[in-house]
Amino acid sequence: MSKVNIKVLADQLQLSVSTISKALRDSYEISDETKKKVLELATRLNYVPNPYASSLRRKKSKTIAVVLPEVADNFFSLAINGIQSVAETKGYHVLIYLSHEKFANEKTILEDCASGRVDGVLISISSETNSADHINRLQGNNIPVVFFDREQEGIETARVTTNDFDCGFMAANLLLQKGCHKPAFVSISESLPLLLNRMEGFKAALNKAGIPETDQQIVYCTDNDSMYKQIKSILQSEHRPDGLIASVEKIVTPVYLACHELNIRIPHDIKVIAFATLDTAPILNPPLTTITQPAFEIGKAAATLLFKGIEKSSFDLRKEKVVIPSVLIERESTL
Amino acid sequence: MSKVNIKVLADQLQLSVSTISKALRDSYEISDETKKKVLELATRLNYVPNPYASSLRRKKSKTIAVVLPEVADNFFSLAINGIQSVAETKGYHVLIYLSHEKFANEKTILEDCASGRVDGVLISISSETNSADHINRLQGNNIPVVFFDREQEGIETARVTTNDFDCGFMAANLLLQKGCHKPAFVSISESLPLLLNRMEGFKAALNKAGIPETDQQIVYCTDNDSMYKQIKSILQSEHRPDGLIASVEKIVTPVYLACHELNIRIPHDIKVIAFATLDTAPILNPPLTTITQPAFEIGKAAATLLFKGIEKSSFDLRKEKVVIPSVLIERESTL
DNA sequence: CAATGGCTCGCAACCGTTTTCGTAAATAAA
DNA sequence: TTTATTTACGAAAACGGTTGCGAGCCATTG
Repeated sequence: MSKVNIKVLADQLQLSVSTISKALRDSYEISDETKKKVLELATRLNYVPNPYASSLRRKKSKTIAVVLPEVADNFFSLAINGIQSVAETKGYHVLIYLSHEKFANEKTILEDCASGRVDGVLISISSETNSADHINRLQGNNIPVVFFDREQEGIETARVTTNDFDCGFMAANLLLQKGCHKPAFVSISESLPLLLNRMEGFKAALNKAGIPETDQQIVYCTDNDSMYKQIKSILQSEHRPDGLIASVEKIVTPVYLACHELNIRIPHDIKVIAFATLDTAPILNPPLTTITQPAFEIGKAAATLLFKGIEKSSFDLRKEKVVIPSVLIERESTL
Repeated sequence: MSKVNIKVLADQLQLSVSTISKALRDSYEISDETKKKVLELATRLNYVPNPYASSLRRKKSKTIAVVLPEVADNFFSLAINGIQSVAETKGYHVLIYLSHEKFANEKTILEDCASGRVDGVLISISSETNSADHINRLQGNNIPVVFFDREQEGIETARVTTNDFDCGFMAANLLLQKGCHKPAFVSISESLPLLLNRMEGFKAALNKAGIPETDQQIVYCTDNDSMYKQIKSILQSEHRPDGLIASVEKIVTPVYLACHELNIRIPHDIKVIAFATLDTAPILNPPLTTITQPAFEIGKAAATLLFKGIEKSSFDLRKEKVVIPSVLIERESTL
């Protein structure tokens, strides 16, 4: 902890503490001459103001929280970059919390956020979350909340997402168009709106094409560890799908590995398309058709919105909804 | 900001502020009966202590900073997970800063860290950094610093790295063993110790094998945007390498793409090995031989060390040095 | 010359918690 | 009963900045 504080400066310059403070904040009450002297001494002594004292008095922390389910996914890495890029320009600090997909963790984290530690919260909810109380409480404490990527229904606040339904639709359509008759949708949660939206899009496309419900396979791989095994068993089942949509990035590797092991050829025997931001997609074997989320942009937009809510309390976040479309990039896995 | 503070509790219970504070901290001075009443009211009113007031008074923030060059890389995602996992158990908060590989940014960030905002700093230095003053200043302020992954010479503090020299050596050896005569090492910085170590290992192996300096190609792709073009020109040069070591993960995709475009077959025409934590490595075309850094473990070890330094000032961080070995996984790209 | 007003600066309260120290009451020891 | 000792709590001073207000000083104006 730095031992040079405002009082030290004041003593050395024979000025009062308040004068120093005002000089440092460039107040009009202080003469240019004094300001210069203060600044000079401050930099010479390496003075750095104590953020906690300041936050306590001003009731602003200049800090935001980012609550994520995990950062293993490429998507969140990029989103963090986007968030950070705007936080930087605003002079804000960024606290990162991980819920590990657990509702209980998420709740604890948000309780802490209600303490005044942060001025706002960006959150992508855990797959377990189905309540909204913990989030409403934040709002009750006048702490703006913005959802990004994964949203939660039943809460009135800003959200930044991508066009998940449309992309689910597009993905399914592509498979159909390429000749698939029994496409499968592989999901990891039965409750996450994000996945439900993608799935609804998938089903809508199949319905439109007149494919009976019985041939509309929705498969859940809820467990991270046994994902490979689960996928293998899907691929070995008697009604093996001839097309597959990986609803999230981490499904891709197990799928490719399982196909390889089972001698199922992509795209000949099964066509694959994935929701992913993998930059290795073009060099996979075969190159993977992806629906790429604009992760960086989503993070950036969410942060921008949050700061609007923080900076002007008149700004009503509750009605804000930004949708940034993903892009479908066709590659050989759906040839 | 929560409006219910200690004073509110005190008024409601007809007790003094200090009694409440002590009760909440479970002090022996307070009777069990009173404690229970206080606790009950606190939870009923959703009281959350103001962290800034507490930090100000106690002179510790229960927060650490993690300073990274960028999070686009998979390595840092995993490292953050490792760090977070131990911070969580210790009840610490994690601030993330990005230097974007710029020394100036890094300096600014560390100056801020000297304010008492954090109790310790984990840092992976930017590729531009070649000075140590800004880090020494932190130490001067009694803020423990631990390097991870990327270290900086000339500073006495703890560091957690992987065995970069050995891995460079191993990588080169593997290429030689597989029949390469003109292996190239692709780097992104001429100053980062991490990359220098890997390169030195590379050179050592080649020297040992009696390969003349002229056939020891070290190539630098310093610019992120033109990487693809640079790599292509390497592959088109007259002394085209027959083996290639990607010193960092982000080199992989451009290399594969360039080879594909130029009809250079991996591993037939050129063997490729990469320092990477990509989990898509086994499904690339061809599957990529990697040297995988134990990113999670490095983050975890670094954080553990940092907390040792934070919690007991008697613990001397300066001599600590942890090396967690990477693992070489052979795949078809070096067949 | 007195009054007015603009410039600078200092005083002191305040932000919410922690912690030292003092003290009254209750209990134990003498 | 008197004297220690413990128990349970309160008063007040920190922690380091911020900020409203008052005050002294000089210059301008009527």
